[in-house]
Amino acid sequence: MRAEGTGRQPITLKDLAAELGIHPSTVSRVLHSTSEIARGAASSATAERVRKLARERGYSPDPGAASLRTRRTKAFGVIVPRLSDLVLATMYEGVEEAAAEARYSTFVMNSHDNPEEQRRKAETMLARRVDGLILGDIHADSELVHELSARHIPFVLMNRRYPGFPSSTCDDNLGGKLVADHLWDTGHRSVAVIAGEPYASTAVDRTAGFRQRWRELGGEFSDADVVWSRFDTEGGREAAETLLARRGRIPTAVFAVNDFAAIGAMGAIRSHGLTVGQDIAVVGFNDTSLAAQLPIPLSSVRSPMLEIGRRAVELLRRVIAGEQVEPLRLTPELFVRESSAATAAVASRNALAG
Amino acid sequence: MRAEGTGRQPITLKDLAAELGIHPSTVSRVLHSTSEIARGAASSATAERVRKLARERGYSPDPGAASLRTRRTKAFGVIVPRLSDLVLATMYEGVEEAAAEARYSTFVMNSHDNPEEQRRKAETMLARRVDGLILGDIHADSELVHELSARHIPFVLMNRRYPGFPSSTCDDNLGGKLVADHLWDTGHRSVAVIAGEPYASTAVDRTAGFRQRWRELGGEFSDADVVWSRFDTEGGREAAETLLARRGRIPTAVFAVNDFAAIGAMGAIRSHGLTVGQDIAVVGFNDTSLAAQLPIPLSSVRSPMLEIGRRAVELLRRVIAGEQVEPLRLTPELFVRESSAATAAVASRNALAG
DNA sequence: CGCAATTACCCAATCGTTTGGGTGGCGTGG
DNA sequence: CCACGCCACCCAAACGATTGGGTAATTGCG
Repeated sequence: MRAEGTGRQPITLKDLAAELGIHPSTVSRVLHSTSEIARGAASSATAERVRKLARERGYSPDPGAASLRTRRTKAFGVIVPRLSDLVLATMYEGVEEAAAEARYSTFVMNSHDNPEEQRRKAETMLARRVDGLILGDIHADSELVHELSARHIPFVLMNRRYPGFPSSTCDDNLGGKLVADHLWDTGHRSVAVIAGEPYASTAVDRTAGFRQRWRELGGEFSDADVVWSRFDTEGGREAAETLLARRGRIPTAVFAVNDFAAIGAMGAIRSHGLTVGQDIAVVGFNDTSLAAQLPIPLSSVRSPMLEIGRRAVELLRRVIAGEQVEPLRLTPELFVRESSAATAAVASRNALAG
Repeated sequence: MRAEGTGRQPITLKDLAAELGIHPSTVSRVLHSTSEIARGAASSATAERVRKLARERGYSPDPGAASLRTRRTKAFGVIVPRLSDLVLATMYEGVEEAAAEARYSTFVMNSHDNPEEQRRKAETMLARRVDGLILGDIHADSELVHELSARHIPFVLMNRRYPGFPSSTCDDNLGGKLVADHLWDTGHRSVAVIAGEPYASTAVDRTAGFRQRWRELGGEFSDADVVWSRFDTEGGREAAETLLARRGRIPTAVFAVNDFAAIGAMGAIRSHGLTVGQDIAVVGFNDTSLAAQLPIPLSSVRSPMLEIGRRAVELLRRVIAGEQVEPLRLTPELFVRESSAATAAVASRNALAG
């Protein structure tokens, strides 16, 4: 494949040109162009010789040199709250795939959902002269989007949306509705939402969708039935503790807007001597690979995480091309499992017994 | 902070020089050098003027241009099996942190533990002219390490080790021993290991450490007590099913070399009507943030994942500097929780009753 | 056979930085 | 008063690829 062998330094265009006795620019045109520009640059015989030698020598162009000239780096910057969040990591896999297919490289950095760090990382990537940014950590009150926009820097949002800017997200509102339908259909009438961080559109939209549909169905749902929390397991546990401490009005079902929060909630429920799926139904969101495999399999709304990442790349490419692009919301799907399969009739009876 | 304001194109050295009426090279020396070389390049008054203007204009050097000249990109390539593996994602966070502190950028790619893809991604990063590679996905029979070595490409291994090459890992062997001690002390005499993928040194070392200590303690342990598996939840479940299907010799304790495999095993155990921690003890590895928060909190060996990532960067920098570096093994620590806290006396009684 | 068009190239400038090697002018010691 | 040595700069050549603009030589057409 690569036959450099002894080569210390990478091969350059000039090396190839010298060996073939032709001018570097000719080599460049042959190698660089999509057979359109190549025609006219060299005879097909020469073109073949060039390509052959390039292959033999394992030539690969120096991207730094090329981007110096072309003013494009063929690289994107990606910023996420943290890659150790399975959801974002999976989206990033989609980003990487799609970017690679389009011959783009990606830098990724963690902002820890901290606006200042977010801005710092963005500047770092811009200092690297990336051609565009994919932001997976935008807050509802973000100033950064406006700044970047004012500076004409191409970017798209991923996972979380911000009105007026291009984004690739799940239809979180719909996701919340799916859960409301499901819990209503299984007979629940007293429910609560573990809502995640209020600065994330994912959390807000999922909660809003749920609330909206629940009320459409005739259910009661007040602000007191929403507990904001962190997105991780511990956050879910704490939120569930809050719910379980409510005198007299312990819900028969809990919707956590994130699988990890749901797992934490399951832990809290068990600590109180109650059984998930029997005494209290739990539904999560994202359907991460864990959900189906848990000791008590978790019902969850599957969001197309990989696809969200892939589409973010596509959108960004279109933004860079100067197109006007609309926000994209991909359709989620609910998977019902043991954690919420029983009907509420059973659930409430057991809750009384417990 | 950045005061470009209207600036369309980034500011260049030449821009600054023109505005100050001095030569670009002088600007470069002032900005670039660590006050050592700066001395002699310009008067301290000029130096101050330069720095001030650079700050005002929000100058940031073009890394492509700089690396074209210096032959260094100040970038590392990182290859991991998949970032959606929490363990590798966390290590990567450490890498990012440490790299940023040393003013390095990082590219990260997923190889899906596929040797061909691994090689492809490595070539992609080398085409990007990274200064070095951090490989988190090396197999026990890797040819890539030898190739890279022969090509004099600076690299270090992370998470998994390979004898004879620099690596930053957990002392997995010791981790296995800790688990053996713990299970032996709590009275278990019939144990099994869910061992992970045989091509990963992590899996092999943890299993070997366990086996070795178990036998030192006088325990019985044969090859039949080891089940190789994938590292994910589903793999753990399948492996546990295998163990639970063994006629007559169901173990009283299971050591899964990975938390996710452990979670899968917990699921399988529950499916068989047994209770984790009562009927069968389970211990995981890595102590991911999930472990302590699970409905039945999981005992786990904590590996310093963040630190492993940070140290990988440090090692790589030393390799690049031409130092001879030794493999590094960081010390793990066992955290005992409900999943394995009960003594085996209770466990085996219950198992009989069940 | 003459002229134009085409083919198959070459030339040189350019992108932004870095860096080895000058070079005037001033201060100082002998 | 002269020589020497700083000081504080400037100059120019890289690094590797791209690209607008040539230009000889060949071919085509009438």
